[in-house]
Amino acid sequence: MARERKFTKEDLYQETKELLLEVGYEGFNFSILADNLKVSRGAIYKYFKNKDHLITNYMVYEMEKFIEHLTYIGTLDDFDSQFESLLQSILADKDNQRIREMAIKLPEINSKYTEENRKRISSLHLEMYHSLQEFVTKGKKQKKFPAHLPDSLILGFIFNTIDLPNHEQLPTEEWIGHIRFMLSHGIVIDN
Amino acid sequence: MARERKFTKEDLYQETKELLLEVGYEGFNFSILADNLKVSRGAIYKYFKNKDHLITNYMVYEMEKFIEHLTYIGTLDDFDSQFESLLQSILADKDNQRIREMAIKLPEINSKYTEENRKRISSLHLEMYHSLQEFVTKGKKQKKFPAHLPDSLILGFIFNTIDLPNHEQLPTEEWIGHIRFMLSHGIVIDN
DNA sequence: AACAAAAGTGACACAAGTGTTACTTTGCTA
DNA sequence: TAGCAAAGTAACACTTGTGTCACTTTTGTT
Repeated sequence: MARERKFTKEDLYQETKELLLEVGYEGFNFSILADNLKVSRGAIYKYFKNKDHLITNYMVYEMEKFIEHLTYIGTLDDFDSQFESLLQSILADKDNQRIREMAIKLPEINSKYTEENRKRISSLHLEMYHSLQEFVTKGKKQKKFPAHLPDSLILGFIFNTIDLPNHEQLPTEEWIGHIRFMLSHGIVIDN
Repeated sequence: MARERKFTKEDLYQETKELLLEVGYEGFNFSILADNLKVSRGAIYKYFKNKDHLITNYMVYEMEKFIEHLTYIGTLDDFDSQFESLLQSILADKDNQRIREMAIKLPEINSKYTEENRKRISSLHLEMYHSLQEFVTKGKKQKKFPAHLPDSLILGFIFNTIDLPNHEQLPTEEWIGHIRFMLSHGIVIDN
């Protein structure tokens, strides 16, 4: 019925992700995106109304994937495998974590095309948070996490620490060992 | 000899800082800057060749202030007061910390006007790092930090943890207590 | 072969940011 | 008070990004 597409939605999302990480939200535009996809700018407008529409759509997609994974983690029954699985998945894809962070602090856009996506992102963010909070609550109940620390702080601490850049290019195993150590014991030695 | 200036270099830097934090490097431009200073765009060109020239100049200024402070911390003789002082100063001005992070991963600019500043920023960054590394070394010698962790990781961990956002708006004292706890002991309870 | 329908293109008009310059304003000073 | 020098302005030409639309291309269907 129609001619073959030169790029799939996944191509579009993949390129969007790379550009967002490279040049940031403000630096992103349809010209470089079209160039990278080797397609004319106009073609992209066939699928998305504008840059905000595309980006918010992509972010919804990205967050839904993560929530799916969190749901899977939720089905693991013991806390230790949950923690392990969470560590692994965030370490395995720090880029996605950075995208999710961008999604949370998206600049204000007042457009009829993005309103729906923005609402969805807010709601997905809440869903993500609740899922993670459940995990923390479980950890506190099993006396794995200190009960006196606020949940949000424990979560922030975990995500932040996992996201530390490996500037010295240590071998992955060693790196993960260090991250695990700091998460578990901090860095100050008691006397 | 000349007419009175409508804005000082400090006004310019202050506004630049706020805008950088608000809209990021890519979103920053001379139009909004001029508007915020209630001055015409052309006036700013009297002092800086372009946005990169201004931003890199401002960053040099910001980093020099911080290094001055690090030097002061270096003069404190016992490790605990050094640590305390470092915590306090970063907690007191997270915004400056974010600016310094931006300075480190500045996008490539190939302009004759910014080259000098970029070199200076690199060199200041190195200076900052060495100063902090000395502090870590001292901590390791005094058995305050685990010797098996790389210096860069210890520093990254400290800066990252201090920079956790206080989303729940906890009172400062309580907040600092929690940060200190996590830095010291991590969050996993040993059995 | 003729066509329908979706995909893609390129040009246009417009908006926003950049850098320069001729000009005006202000305040000191000779 | 004449005049100079620095500060500031506003308009111009240019570049880059935005959104649209008439048009062409490709491919399956009748």
